[in-house]
Amino acid sequence: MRAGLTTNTVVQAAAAIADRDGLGGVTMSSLAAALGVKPPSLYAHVGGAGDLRARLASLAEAELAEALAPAVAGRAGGEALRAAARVYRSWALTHPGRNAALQLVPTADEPSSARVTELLLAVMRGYALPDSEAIHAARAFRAAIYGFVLLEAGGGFRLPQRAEDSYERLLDLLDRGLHHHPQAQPQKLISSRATATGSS
Amino acid sequence: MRAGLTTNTVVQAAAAIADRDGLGGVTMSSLAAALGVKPPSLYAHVGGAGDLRARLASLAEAELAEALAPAVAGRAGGEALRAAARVYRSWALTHPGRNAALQLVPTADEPSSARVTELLLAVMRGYALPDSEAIHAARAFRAAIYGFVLLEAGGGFRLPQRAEDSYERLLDLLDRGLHHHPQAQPQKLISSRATATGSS
DNA sequence: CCCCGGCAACTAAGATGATTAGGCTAATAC
DNA sequence: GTATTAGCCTAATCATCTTAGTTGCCGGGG
Repeated sequence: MRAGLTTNTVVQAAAAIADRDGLGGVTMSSLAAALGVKPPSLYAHVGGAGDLRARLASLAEAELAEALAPAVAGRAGGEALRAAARVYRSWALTHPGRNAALQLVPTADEPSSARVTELLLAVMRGYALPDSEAIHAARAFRAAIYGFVLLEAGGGFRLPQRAEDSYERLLDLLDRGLHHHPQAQPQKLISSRATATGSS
Repeated sequence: MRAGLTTNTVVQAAAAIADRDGLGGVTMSSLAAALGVKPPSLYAHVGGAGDLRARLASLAEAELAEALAPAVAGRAGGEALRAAARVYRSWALTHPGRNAALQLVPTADEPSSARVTELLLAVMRGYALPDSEAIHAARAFRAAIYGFVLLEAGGGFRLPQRAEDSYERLLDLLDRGLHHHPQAQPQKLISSRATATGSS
């Protein structure tokens, strides 16, 4: 009985399990069962459990980039920052397993990772910072929304305040802080392209 | 041969392994070996692998609170914020396994978790925000430094810029954003005590 | 001083997961 | 139609977690 699997099919199925049962629920056994196949058959498509996790990380990063791109396109400054941040949170909460997979180390130099970095730098361009400061700012932005979503998804917020409200305050805070950056340049409309080739 | 183990000994040993080999390196086997004991003996002290991880999470949260308290004491505003943030990053980078364990769900209502929340709220007190805003701000602060350290420890920063510099910019950014908060009250020196009883 | 109860550690054994080796057969190439 | 590839299988090995039942050290009461 040919099940017609491919590497992509397998990794997609793993992502679905991760979103449903958590990253820990992804085992070669559970994955094989979900695909109607015995565990050893998976080794024809992925290198093993470790390779599977690395591919899951790559898939997650790629899907995140896909989700972020349209949010950033055509927006600038605080509008771009808020749109990107909201899209990220929404994606992460609807795909908790994929979001958790972002913490895994992808196999090699990940092109999607560079893409995400470029998108975040594009957001920072709206704040007219020097290039070097933009990189620090992009890291800060990524860290803040990443940490927030991890805490929220992990049940770290136990006071009654709604996480959604806190998130909007966080975005306001970041926006204010970036606007008041001491090195903000009044006009930098046509900034040179960022030369990022990896994660920020 | 009595090895003289206690629950604390066992969890401490697990934390040491986590810091050295990563959270994944903590298994009942490796832990037993490190303690000079056979795996089944551990069940006299911890309930099993799951219980061990929960206790590891509690230990990490408690040690984090221990580390933060002196940094916050006697400081206010940006000084308190920077001191707390630097202590956290330093602790996390020297104890990567314990830091990773913060993501695990502790057994029950964790008193240390409330303690950390209180310390973060104490930092926010220096910015003279209304109580409700202080909670949002504390969440933002925690999320930002937590996310940053996770990204840094996970190798998420691949551009040549030094992570340490980025961290200082993040702290500047947060400090500026909090100072310019629209609801900042000019004087609120003796604010009522926060009533947090759980994580922020 | 000696006995004894409890507890800490053991051995033995079963379950689940990862992985390798080797065989069988369905799809494809010519 | 045959040969070849490749997808899937069974069988078997190893590591880990866990439970059950056993042994023996250690401290307190006689």
